[in-house]
Amino acid sequence: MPELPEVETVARQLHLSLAGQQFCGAQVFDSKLTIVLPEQACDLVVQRVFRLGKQVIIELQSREHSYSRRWLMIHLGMTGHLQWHPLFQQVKPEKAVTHLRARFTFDHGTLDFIDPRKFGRAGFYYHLEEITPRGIDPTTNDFTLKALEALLAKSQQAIKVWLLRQDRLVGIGNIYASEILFAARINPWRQAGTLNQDEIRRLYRTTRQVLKKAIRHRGTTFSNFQDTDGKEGGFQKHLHVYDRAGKPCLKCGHSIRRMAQQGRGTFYCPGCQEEKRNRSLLQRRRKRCA
DNA sequence: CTCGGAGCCTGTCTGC
DNA sequence: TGCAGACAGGCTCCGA
Repeated sequence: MPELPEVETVARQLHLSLAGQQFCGAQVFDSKLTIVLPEQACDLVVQRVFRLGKQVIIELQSREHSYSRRWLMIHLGMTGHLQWHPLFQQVKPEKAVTHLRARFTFDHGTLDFIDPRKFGRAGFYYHLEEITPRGIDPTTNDFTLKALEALLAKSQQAIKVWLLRQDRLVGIGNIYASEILFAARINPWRQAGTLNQDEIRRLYRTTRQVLKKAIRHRGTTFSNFQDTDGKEGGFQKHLHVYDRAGKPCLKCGHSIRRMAQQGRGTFYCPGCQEEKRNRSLLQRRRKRCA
C-alpha cells in the first residue's frame, strides 16, 4: 500500500533511471486503464520524475518546443508498483508478467506498471494543475503548525480518519496514520477539532518525523511494496503499532489493539494513547445521541 | 458544506 | 486437500 514515503522512494529512483530519456510509447493491457498518448509523444524527453501527493509524475518536455510539457501521472493505488528494466536487461514478454497493466517504453529501457488489484491509475496530462492535489504536502514548507491548526479547526471527524483525507494533508495512508498518532500519543478516536495546542504541536512534529524516517528507510513493505528494482522497503522494522495487534507496546508493554474505523484497521496502544479518558468521552457522547 | 458508507478488485487467510 | 467466505485498503461517488 504505497503511501507518501513509498511513492517518494519510487519517484527518486525513477528519476535516476529515466531523466534525459526519450519517450518511445505505451502499451496498455487493462481495459479499465485509458491512457491517451499526447500528440507527438515520441518527441518527448523526460525532464524529471517527482512525487505529487501519492502520485508519481514523469515530466516530459518536447525536444522541438522546449516550452511544451506533458505529464505522465501514475497512481499506484493499493498494490501497484513500477518495475524498471534497462535496455541491457531482457524484458519479459507481456503475457509472462502477471498483473501487467501498462508498459512504457523509453530509448534506454522499459517501465512496467504492475497492479494486481487494479486500484491504480495512469494517464497523460497537459496541465500539472489537473493532477495537483488540494491538500498540503506534509514534507514541504507549506506544512506549518499554523496551517495544521487551521485545517483541524472545527472538524468533527475522528483524527485517524481525518489524517487519511487527501483534501487536507496529502500522502498519509493507513499505516502512517496509525504510526503518527502513536508517536504523538493521541487516541485515534479523538475528534480532530478538539485537539489542544499541545496535542496539535505533537501531531505536527510526529507527522514530519515519522514520514521523514520512513523515507530514509525507503518506505514500508508488507505484502507488496517494491521499489523500481524490485527491492523491499525497510520501515516495517520500525513500526510501533501497525500490524502489531496483540503484541506488547515497545514503550509501555500494553497489548496493541486493532479496531476498525470506517472499515479500515486502526492500530493503537491503549496505554500510550489515553484510552480511558476517551472511553468515558465516547460513552457520554453515545448517551447524548441516544 | 461535512460526514459515513458502498463499491471497486483480487490474493491471502481462516474455518469447515 | 479443497472450497467458500471474510478481509485488506487506495480512492470516488452518493446520499443524509
